[in-house]
Amino acid sequence: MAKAIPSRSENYSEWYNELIKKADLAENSAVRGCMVIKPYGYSIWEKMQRALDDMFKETGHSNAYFPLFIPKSYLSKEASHVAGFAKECAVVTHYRLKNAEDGSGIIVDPDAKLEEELIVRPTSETVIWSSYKNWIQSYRDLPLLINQWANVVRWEMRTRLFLRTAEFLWQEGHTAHATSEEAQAETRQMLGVYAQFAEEWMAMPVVKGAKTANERFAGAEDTLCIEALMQDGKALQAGTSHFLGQNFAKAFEVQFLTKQNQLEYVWGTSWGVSTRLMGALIMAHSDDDGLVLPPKLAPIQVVIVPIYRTEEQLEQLSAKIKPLAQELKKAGILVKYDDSDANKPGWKFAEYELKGVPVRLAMGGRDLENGTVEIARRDLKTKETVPFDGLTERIVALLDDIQRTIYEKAHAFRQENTFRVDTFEQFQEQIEKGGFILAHWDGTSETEETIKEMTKATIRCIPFDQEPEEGVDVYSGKPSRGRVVFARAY
RNA sequence: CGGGGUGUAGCGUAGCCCGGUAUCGCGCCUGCUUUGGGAGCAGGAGGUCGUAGGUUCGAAUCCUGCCACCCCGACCA
Repeated sequence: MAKAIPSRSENYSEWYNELIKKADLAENSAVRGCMVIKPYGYSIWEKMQRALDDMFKETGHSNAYFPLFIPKSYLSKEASHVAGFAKECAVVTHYRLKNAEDGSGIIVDPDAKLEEELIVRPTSETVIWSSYKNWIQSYRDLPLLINQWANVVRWEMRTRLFLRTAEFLWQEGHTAHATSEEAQAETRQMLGVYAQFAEEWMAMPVVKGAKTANERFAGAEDTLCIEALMQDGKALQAGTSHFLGQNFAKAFEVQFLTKQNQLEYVWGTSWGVSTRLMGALIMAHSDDDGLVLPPKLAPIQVVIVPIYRTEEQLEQLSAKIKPLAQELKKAGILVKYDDSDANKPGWKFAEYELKGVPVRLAMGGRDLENGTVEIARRDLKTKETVPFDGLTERIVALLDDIQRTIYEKAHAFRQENTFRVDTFEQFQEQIEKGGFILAHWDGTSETEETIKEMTKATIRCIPFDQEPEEGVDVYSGKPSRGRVVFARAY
């Protein structure tokens, strides 16, 4: 049997692209830099959306929707914000087409030039804060806790399926608060929600921490993030949560009256995760046989494949399998009975492995005679023959076990690939091998920049749960009060 | 935007250096045998060789322009 996809160890990029194609997740569009998410890929994203949305609701947030277009003047109101995004904006300049005089086709009508250009949102802070100005008058209007599910456009030079595309789907939360402390607590809380989602749903361990000033979101006072380690040893920023201070409130004149009748600017946060999480999910768990999905996010959790020669045998099998499928559904399990005659069992086995279906049941004549079924788990690639009776309980427990095992495997991988490094020679040597490097940093942008230029490694974050430790910067030798996470990143 | 590469059937490719009307595999269709790890055999359908021009008796092949895509940098969720 030929390998369906290239090996991870030989060419990680090629493996990643082929896996996405073979698992039917997405493809590059002919539209520049854009991606088509195919139905199977989208069904995974939908499960992510639903879980995240529930978590946002539980923490008191409401969904709303704001315009796709941002007048150019809005974007320029917050100086560092516009500086950060100016180089990657798509701009609408005209509102009409017409037939060319010479019959050569459709052209942009030069008479239909917009007085003020519209920017296709790269993020929605500006357009949302322009609304908040009208929504917030009093301390009674606060906190304002809004989330938006939307698409945004960033004109990237080079794109990569799910990780970086010109247009992407995401969720952006935008909140306003009466005090700095409350806004900072919100920033922390939402980072916690992201970390919980990554670990409990995606089975992907993450490091929580703060970005350095260099890596901070344009317009934020503080940027918190979760960072995950991919199987090729590179880091992936999986989510960010920003404390905006009063920057946007001041830019958009959003003030409120306190209980003491004082006029004050509100404090803001914003936070987001995107379809990039799909890329993270793929790179965190998958192997050379295809996708490995944590049961909680698998659109199909159990697939049942009948093995038969004749129509009569298929009918006999279906008579046992269909009630079983019903029983599994009642237990809340997403089950698919693939009795299609288009492909043979071996083909189906390989296909569902590519798609990451956590559990496969196979039943044939032998099983009918013995009252058994073959049960295979995707994560460990093991299979065993078990009694047909009591299957539902067994599968419920198995799905839990797979969810946990996948997490533990990813966690062990990260432990094995996290290194404490104290000399720059070690640093340079280790960075070539990949992984997270815990090293002392003197806190200056200059050192951070120099290390980046020399090694392509960036400070992924200043981790929260780190014992304070006196030391000296791995490059400059200047004093440091703690280690930060360095890595090469996507 | 720099550097490199590739465009040949639905997909992946050979042929190009050295010009003579396109190779192979997957997939698809038909039939028979198969079905517990991506089936076998036989037959069949499918191609403006990215595009526009040039050289030539003759161009997938040589020359020029254009377009698209991929990889490596800079930029970034």
